[in-house]
This record gives sequence, C-alpha cells and structure tokens, in this order.
Amino acid sequence: MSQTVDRALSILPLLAQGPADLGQVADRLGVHKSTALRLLRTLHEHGLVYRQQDQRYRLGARLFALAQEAVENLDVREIAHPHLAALNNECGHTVHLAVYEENEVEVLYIDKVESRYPVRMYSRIGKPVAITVAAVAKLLLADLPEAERRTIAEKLDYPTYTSRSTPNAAAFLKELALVREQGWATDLGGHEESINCVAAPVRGADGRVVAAMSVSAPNVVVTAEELLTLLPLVRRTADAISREYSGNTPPKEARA
Amino acid sequence: MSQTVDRALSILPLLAQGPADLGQVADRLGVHKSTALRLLRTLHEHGLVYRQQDQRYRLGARLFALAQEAVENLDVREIAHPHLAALNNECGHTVHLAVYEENEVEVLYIDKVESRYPVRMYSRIGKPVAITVAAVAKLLLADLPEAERRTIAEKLDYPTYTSRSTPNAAAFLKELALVREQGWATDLGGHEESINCVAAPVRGADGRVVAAMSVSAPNVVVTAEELLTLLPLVRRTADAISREYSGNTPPKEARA
DNA sequence: CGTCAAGTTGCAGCATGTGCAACGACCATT
DNA sequence: AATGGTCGTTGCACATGCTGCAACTTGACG
Repeated sequence: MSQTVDRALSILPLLAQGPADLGQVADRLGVHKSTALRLLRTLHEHGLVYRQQDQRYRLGARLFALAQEAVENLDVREIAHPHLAALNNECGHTVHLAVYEENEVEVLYIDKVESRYPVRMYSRIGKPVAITVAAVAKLLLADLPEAERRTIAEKLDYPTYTSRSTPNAAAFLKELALVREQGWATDLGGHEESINCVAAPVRGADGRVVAAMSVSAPNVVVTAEELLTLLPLVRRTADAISREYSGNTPPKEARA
Repeated sequence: MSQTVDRALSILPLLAQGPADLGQVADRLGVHKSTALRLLRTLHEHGLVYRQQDQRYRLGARLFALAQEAVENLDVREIAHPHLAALNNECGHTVHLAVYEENEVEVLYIDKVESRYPVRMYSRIGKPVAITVAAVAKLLLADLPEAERRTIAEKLDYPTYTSRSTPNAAAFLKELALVREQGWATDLGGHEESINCVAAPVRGADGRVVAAMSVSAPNVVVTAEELLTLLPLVRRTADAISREYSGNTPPKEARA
C-alpha cells in the first residue's frame, strides 16, 4: 500500500539470501541506485541492515533482537514448551511446534526439541515448512474455511520431494479434508524418504487451530507403524496444551 | 533519511514492547490514524506485523524467518560453534559468543553453550549484553579507536548491578585500556554478585576484533581464582577460531 | 434505539521521494 | 605514473505518492 515502505521492506528478504552491494540491490528492486541508497540508509539507521567492511550490505543484528522479542510475545510457544519437552523425554524423538499466519503462504516452525543434539536445536526454527507434505502444515491449513483452503491449494507448488509427496492441488485438498475430519495428520516419507511424522492440533478457546505439533523419527529407528502407536500420546499432549492455552483465556495481564 | 520508511520502521520496536491498536500506534508515531493504517498494512503484507483477533497488532513470525536466515549467514558463529562446544565439553561451564555492531550501542550474544540445561540454551541469544560490565563487551569496545571509545563511554548508562559494577565513564575507559593491552578480560561479580567470567577476543584477518567469547561460572562451583586458571584454555580456543575465521579469508564461494 | 469509540475510505494539496547527471574514490590495467 | 572503468555519493527539479482531513461504516454498550 505504501510504495516507499514496500520497496524498503523488499530489501530484507533479498539480503537474507546473502550480502549484496548497492548496485545489486537497486537492480533487483528495479529502482535507481540513489533511491536504493536512501532506503538502505534508513534501514541501516534502524539497525535492520548492516554494512560490512567491503561495503556490501547484510541483515543487521537488530533484527535478531526484534525476532527475540517477537517470539516472547507468542504465548502459545511459551505454554507449549514444557509439554513438548516432556513428550520428547518420554519418546525420545524430535518434537516440533508450528504456526500459520494469515496472509503468508508459509508455515513456520517456532519451536523444536531434539533428542540427540540439543545444542543445535534452534538451527531450524524460523524455517518455512514444506507446506504441501508436512503433517503440521496439513493440520493448520485444514482448519481454514473451505474457500480459503481451495485458493491456497491452487496457489501452491507441489514439489516432488519423494515418490510419496502430495502431487497436486486435488490430492492436497482431499488430504486436508481427511485431516480435518480425523483431527490428526501424518507425513509418511513425503518430505524425506526415510522420515515419518505424526501430528496433532493445538486449539484455542474458540476451537480454531492456533498451532500444530508433531513427532518425527527416521525409519531406521522406528517403523511407521511403531510411530503411529505414539499417536494417542501426541494427541493427549496437544490437548493438554490446548486446555492450558484456552484455560488462561486472557493470556496477558491475568493475575487471579 | 526517508520519512515514510523511518516512520514505518519505528513501529517495530514499539510493537516489540507488546501488542498495540491502531490509535496507540498513530499516537506514539505522532501521525494521523489513516497514515498509521497504511504503514501497518504495508508491514503486514510483508509479514513483519501480525494482526490478532482483537485487531491489535503485534510483531509477525516473518521476523523470525529473516533473523533465522541472517544468523545462518553470520559466518563467525558457524565457525566458532564447534570450538565453543569443545571448550564447554572440556570445562563444563557456560560458554558465550558475542558481537558488537557499529552504530548500535549494544553488544549481542549470538551463541551460547550451557552445561546443565541445553534445552533452554537459545533463550538468551539475541539479548543485549550488560555492556558496561560484561567481559565480552569490554573486549569488543576496547578494540575501537580511542575517540569512538570515549564517545560511547559517555553515552552509556552505568547501572549498579552489584557493588563491583563499573561506576562511571572514567572507570570504564580505564578498564578498556587495560583490556586492550592485555588481550583478555574478566567480569568478577560485576553483573551478578556470584557470577564470574573470563573472556578472549576473536580476530579477523586484519587483526580487528570481530567477536568475543567467554566462560562463565557461579562462585559456588568454582572460585574466581580457579576460573582464571582456565584463561589459557579460553585464549587458545579464541585464537583457534580466529585462525579458522581469517584462514578461509574469502568465506564465500571459496572452492579451491 | 441512540450514542460513542475505533477502524476504514476518498480526496485535494503539497511535502517527499524519485531519477538524472555530475562528481569523487578506488581499483585494475597498460 | 597515467588512464579507463566501476561503484558509491551528492544536489537538484519534477511530479509521484504520501499526508491529514472529514465523512462513512461497523460494532459495542446502555
């Protein structure tokens, strides 16, 4: 809606792919160098962009601080974390929490608990999920009104990660209908051949799905059948989170 | 430099303090509601801002994704991490990595390895460091040209966290001179009474300090004297990171 | 049913952002 | 050392697109 701001903000994802110099930024924005310069300067003053010694620009550290504060405002995550950790403790597998935000066509992981190497745990948080195959993505999209589901399904690409990846919009919509009905979802080798997931939804007080959680494990550790036996446990955990989340309905300033 | 973008970006730190509605945003920006609306809409389209059901705005998940990609491009962190983990493995204490970015008056932790509860490890990453007392902050600031050091020292506040906190600009500058000369730094109960740290700098190819790392431990585990015996180990680790970081001098597209 | 508060829209005026062209700094090449 | 080229930077005239106003819509409350 605002051209100037729109252009300025378009620089951020551009720089996220790697450092770029003034000329490159101007080219990819389709504006004059002097225009790009002014935009970059403004971003720089706010610390969102950093200029390294070779004069190329990259994303700045302030972005960090903001993202940090943003996540602290996500109450679902805060409430869910102990439950995720407990679940991980019980079954030993990787546990994910993901959300979908309206007009984005992305589902993002916002938390992850890994069994083996907890040190690297946050390496994937914030990364977009493979939206057409991931169990958590199916749950989040399945909850949308049908019209919206259809619109999105047609906008998406359907990459063939494996032979079991969702092939097209029709198949995806069918899968969403199934997921919506049964209240849980799976991804059996649809993203990586040897990885399976089971997932369950977290619901707010109004019954709408606000987040989704999943347990993932490679074939070599447990078979798909074995993983499915964890479904009741996963659903129980998700329900517990839902209860706690919608119980404290006013999540802010609630001091009984 | 660009009024519109400047205003739009000012909304972000404002929302970082917590959700706000249109009127509040307009007030705090000092602009008309319709102007604020257009800015917020633009931010929303880029996913930096999210509109919750009560129509109030908050920071969006896209910030995450961006910060995530940004951190992956921060090569220091990538190179340093295995060294930090090894050091942690050897001594068992908490290990930090921090950077300082030019025109900000902030030092930020960009990595952390904790001994006891690695699961919560990233909770502090991205948070600003207590700049007047932290050992890593001293190292990063001590490397700046004298004029800049003085300017910054005078801009800072000197909160009295404990009786041993740096009291004022003069004391801080003196400490920076010492740190600069000896090439390492400590914080002995300056931030929290019972916590001590020793830190060493990571240098780039040109010799400038690009990051700083520290080992922290509470009094009850090891005394300050015992912690100081780790200094050689810390310095060796930092030097190893420096070598690796400046060795692969062209960190991008370097395929021999 | 009426009042009030908060969000939204269309519009006229002009502040502000835009692209151009010229300048300066730096590097590589001869 | 001189020259040509690339890239970042600056000042300026123009008109684009941003701004604030005022009127309209929506929803909550009594």
